[in-house]
Amino acid sequence: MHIGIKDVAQAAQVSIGTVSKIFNPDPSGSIKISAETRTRVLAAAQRLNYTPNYGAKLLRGQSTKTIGFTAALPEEHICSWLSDYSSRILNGLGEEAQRHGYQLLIINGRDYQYYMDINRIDGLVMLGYSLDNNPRQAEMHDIFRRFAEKKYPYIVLNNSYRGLDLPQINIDNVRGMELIAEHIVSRGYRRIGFIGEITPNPQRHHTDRAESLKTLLRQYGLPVDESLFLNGVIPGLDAVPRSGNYSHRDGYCGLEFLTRNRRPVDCLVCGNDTIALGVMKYAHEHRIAIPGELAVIGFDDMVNAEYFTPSITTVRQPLEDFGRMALQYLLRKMAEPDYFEQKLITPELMVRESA
Amino acid sequence: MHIGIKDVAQAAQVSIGTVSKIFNPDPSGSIKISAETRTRVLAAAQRLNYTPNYGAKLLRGQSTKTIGFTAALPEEHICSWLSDYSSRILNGLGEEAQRHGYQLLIINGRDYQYYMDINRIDGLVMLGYSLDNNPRQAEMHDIFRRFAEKKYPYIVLNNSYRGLDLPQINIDNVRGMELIAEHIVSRGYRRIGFIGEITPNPQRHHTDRAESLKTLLRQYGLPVDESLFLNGVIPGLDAVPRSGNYSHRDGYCGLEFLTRNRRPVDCLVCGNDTIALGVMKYAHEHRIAIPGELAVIGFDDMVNAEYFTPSITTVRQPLEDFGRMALQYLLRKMAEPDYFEQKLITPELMVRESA
DNA sequence: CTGAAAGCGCTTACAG
DNA sequence: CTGAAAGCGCTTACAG
Repeated sequence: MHIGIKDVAQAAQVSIGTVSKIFNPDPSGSIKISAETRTRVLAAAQRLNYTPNYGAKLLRGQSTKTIGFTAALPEEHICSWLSDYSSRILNGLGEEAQRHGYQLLIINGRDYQYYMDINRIDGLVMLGYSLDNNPRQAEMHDIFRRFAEKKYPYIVLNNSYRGLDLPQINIDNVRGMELIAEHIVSRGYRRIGFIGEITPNPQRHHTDRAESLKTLLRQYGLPVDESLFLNGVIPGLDAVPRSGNYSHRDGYCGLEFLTRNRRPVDCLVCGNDTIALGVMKYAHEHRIAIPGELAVIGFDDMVNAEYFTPSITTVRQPLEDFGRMALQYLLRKMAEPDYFEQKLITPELMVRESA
Repeated sequence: MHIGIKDVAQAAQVSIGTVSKIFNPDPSGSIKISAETRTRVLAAAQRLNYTPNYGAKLLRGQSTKTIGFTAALPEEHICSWLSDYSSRILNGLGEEAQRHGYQLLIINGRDYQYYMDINRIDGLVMLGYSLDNNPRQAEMHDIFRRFAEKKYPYIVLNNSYRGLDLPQINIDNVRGMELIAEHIVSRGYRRIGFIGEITPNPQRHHTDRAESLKTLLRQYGLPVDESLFLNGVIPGLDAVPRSGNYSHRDGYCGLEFLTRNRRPVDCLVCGNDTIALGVMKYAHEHRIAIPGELAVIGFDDMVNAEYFTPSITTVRQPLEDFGRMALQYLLRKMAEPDYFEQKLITPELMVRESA
């Protein structure tokens, strides 16, 4: 049914080995095929519309030309949830992959754990949630240990696992917070708050950002009121469940909490732009003027950040570049199995209307 | 190097055929394996960490358990560009795929044309741009003709190709425009405009929506001023290049054009929400109050549509459902090669602040 | 420069 | 209930 190498060989009156050699020019150039044979075979292949069978190539141990992508969510999620954040990464990754003849497999569930074992993917990009304090942490450690042993090409984006040295690309959160702190100083805000994730197990980067911000504010001689930093468990404030648009709700509930408890704030720094959106929603509903009464600063520079009203002042992550660099890392790792790298990416402050 | 079926067979002291039978329980149930053998083999497989080789399975003609997804952009684009629009579809598609043991391959470039031929994917979801008036139209027709001949499982989302009857799922644009027209009547807007794509080759759905709207307004006895309908080539207005955030620019340039040419409008219906965002940007910059001076209506209900200021009144497309239905169609088509379906999905009006 | 043949890791009639 | 063997479509030493 499928036109195979045999059909081409027969049509061109050569052996299947010859057809194979023509379709797989060896890099060393030691295998030679006469020009006539080559054109005859190529013509036959063209006429028969021959395309090599993917499975057979894989079985022979060839590259799948496929890169896996997974969000590696904690256990209660089974899907790779794509947001505009992951889209930006995927667009960069996809563009670079295309340039090198690779395609992207979006892996849902936990199958990513063994797809390199069975040759289904050549490499893996992991975008994951922090597993600090998470029951699955031990399991993740085992996975990473195995990946390292087998020298698999994989890379972790914007994440880190306590106690493990992983190949990764991360945004420089400290530098991001420096940019924010400088902006705060230049605008003269005094009472600074932070809203990350209002849940017992916030993602690592929110915690990192909150801590950096405190340190920097102190360095700049600004007062730090811990009661204005909402991340993790907050006494008197119910945890926001991690389902649906929870980031928006973190922001909304966070500002509501500060307002109701009469804790005045000049400027709210948010763990990401979606949280900022929730803050702005509450402010809009309660006629709190931004930035007049309250300045809001986000993180990420999400799609459309400049189209909100007010447009969001935020720290831009070059996520498309993350995708491109991830692919380049994987390619290099495939060529040099002992290669290892951890990159820290410098972010940029996008000053807009909200602060 | 790779633990194969042979290793398991040896460890469990059985033949490889037996191992295979245990791992591939036949649906008819006619092949029986004793309980002891089964547990012994399973234990051995577990101990050795056996996972069947993907390539070998494929070679045996088995399903790849992979669904392709492509944006099938016109020739100047080579990548599947993922936006929040495609993310919504992919999330529904991915969730349903996961439930049925499938993964998603994001196909960049034109390789989607032959991936079903080589068994790299079992089915294909195509999200594409209208190719009316496009040089590649003939080529696309050939592709679809071949797909139909081979009874391949594929489906086209929110698109149509003139002169071809394709398996597809489309939003009911006429119904969407009816909802909008009814809303316009109830709010009493009189001077109605439309902004789609300001380019010689606008996508089909913008044209469809513009035409439906005109027809409906006339039915409702409202005046229709053609000079307020901006879609396609507009005399006196330069085409907006199709690169980057062009939709935003269509909206921005569109309202700018109407304003400068003193063509007053009550209500602007936009071909999608991103265009509405561009309109709102211009209005914000020029202190045109929305909805006070100008009502704005979008289409799609994009991610965060309710978080813009004002929140966007729009027609919601259940894109996650499009993804789920697409997968269900493909599954059915795989089981029944002669199955064919075209679905029209009923949209919903989301009344918010902008109109 | 070209061909014959082994073998990649599986599944599946077929035989027992 | 279990096994021996053919074969899926390729690539790759090896021989000529």
